[in-house]
Amino acid sequence: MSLYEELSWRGFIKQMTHDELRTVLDTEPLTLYCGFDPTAESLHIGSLLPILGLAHFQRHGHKPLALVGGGTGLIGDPSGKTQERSMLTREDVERNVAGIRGQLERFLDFSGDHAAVLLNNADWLCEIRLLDFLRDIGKHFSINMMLNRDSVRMRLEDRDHGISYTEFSYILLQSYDFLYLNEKYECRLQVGGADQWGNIVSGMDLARRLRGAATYGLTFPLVTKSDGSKFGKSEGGNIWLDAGRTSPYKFYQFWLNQSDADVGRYLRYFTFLSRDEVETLEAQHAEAPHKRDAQRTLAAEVTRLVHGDTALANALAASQAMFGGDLSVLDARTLHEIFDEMPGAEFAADVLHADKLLLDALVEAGVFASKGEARRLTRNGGLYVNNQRVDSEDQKLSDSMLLSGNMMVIRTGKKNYHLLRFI
RNA sequence: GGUGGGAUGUCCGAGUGGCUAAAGGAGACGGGCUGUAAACCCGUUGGCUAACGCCUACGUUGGUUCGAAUCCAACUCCCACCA
Repeated sequence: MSLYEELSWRGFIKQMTHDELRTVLDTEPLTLYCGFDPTAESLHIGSLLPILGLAHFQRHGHKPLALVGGGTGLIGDPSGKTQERSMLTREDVERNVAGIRGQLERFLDFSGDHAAVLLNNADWLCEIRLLDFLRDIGKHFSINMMLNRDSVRMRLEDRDHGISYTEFSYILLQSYDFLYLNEKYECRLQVGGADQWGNIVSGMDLARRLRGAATYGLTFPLVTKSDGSKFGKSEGGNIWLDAGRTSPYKFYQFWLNQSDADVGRYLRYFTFLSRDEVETLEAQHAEAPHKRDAQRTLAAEVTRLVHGDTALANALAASQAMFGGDLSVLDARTLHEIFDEMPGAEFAADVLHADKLLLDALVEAGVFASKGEARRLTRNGGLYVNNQRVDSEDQKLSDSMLLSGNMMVIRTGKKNYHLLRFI
């Protein structure tokens, strides 16, 4: 299957600057680039689509440049933002760049004859002199055109937020990146999220004017959910690629809980499964949706891709234990492994004999914010100790509630766990 | 600079002297159904209390009153129109 066919059936193509790109992709090896904003120390799953996009290109013989915006991150891209962003300090950006580099390394191959290259635009942007830049680059940008860009116009019309000169200038920097990469790496294609169209086109324009370069641009779609809510958020917030921010268990659960209407699309976007495999899964899923084979596969594949086999195995074991029911059959080590990533608290063992109320202990442990909340939830039948519902607010702590001698698994609602240890 | 309007709980929004911890909606959380889904149904949604109740809350600070989110004054911020 050609790269164009591959990207196309997977739904990776939102817009292309040239239709001829369809054939170009399959006839000549290209160097292409995609940028990642260092807005946090970790990428989140919103960046997964462009990352996998780069990986598909590489698998078909193209050379990907993964660019971390250590320079542009100091300015802030106004694209798609409704208000001015608070500026990150240099230290923040450097730390974020380091974190993101490490993550990108997982997905691309840095050896071979079309090895990926990891770049940081701070390396060249920080060297530029203002007057040179204004004369050489700024001269090619028309304010009239820039004012017409959606991202700028939206902000100009909104008198509450406005846009600063700093962010207004952003597009010049990203355009310069493309020019630079075209010159140094013969980069001829820039890809990115749907919101990057304006920046991409603008960079191509600059490369054409200054170097006479013929270049291409391609954007990926915005990942949407069928119910209209925002993709990539769960109860707690963002789903991060960093295991320290979003545990592999939570990560696995996030994918497992995707709706029927979306799962087929996500299998195409976020896994490397072949067309046959995806279509077979979809057929099975249509047949027996309650089995959720499509979701299970999606969750397993993406978790393995991002966190590796071991983490996946643990996430699976934890999922089984937590939704399987009986916790008393598990040994201490398994309990520790599974609940290690859950929030927890420790108590001295003698509180078990001090006639202490369970609810008081849970407030102390941070499971509940107040005793009122604890009572409320208990009344509604939402509190479980070791997966057994607690039906009295007056329940006292006792050692009959312990698992493996010193642990207690607290569950609130359907799937929020805390582990208490008594030592 | 002038004139008018506004600031209420997580958000939106009603309330213009006691019946208001504050209608209604959204969101969130819990329960039920189910497939750890969607839809739907039920419940909860300031703190302490087993409960009576007490405390804290309606932009800020004072005042009037037996009693104020509600009336008055000053201040802060926002919005609209005019210059």
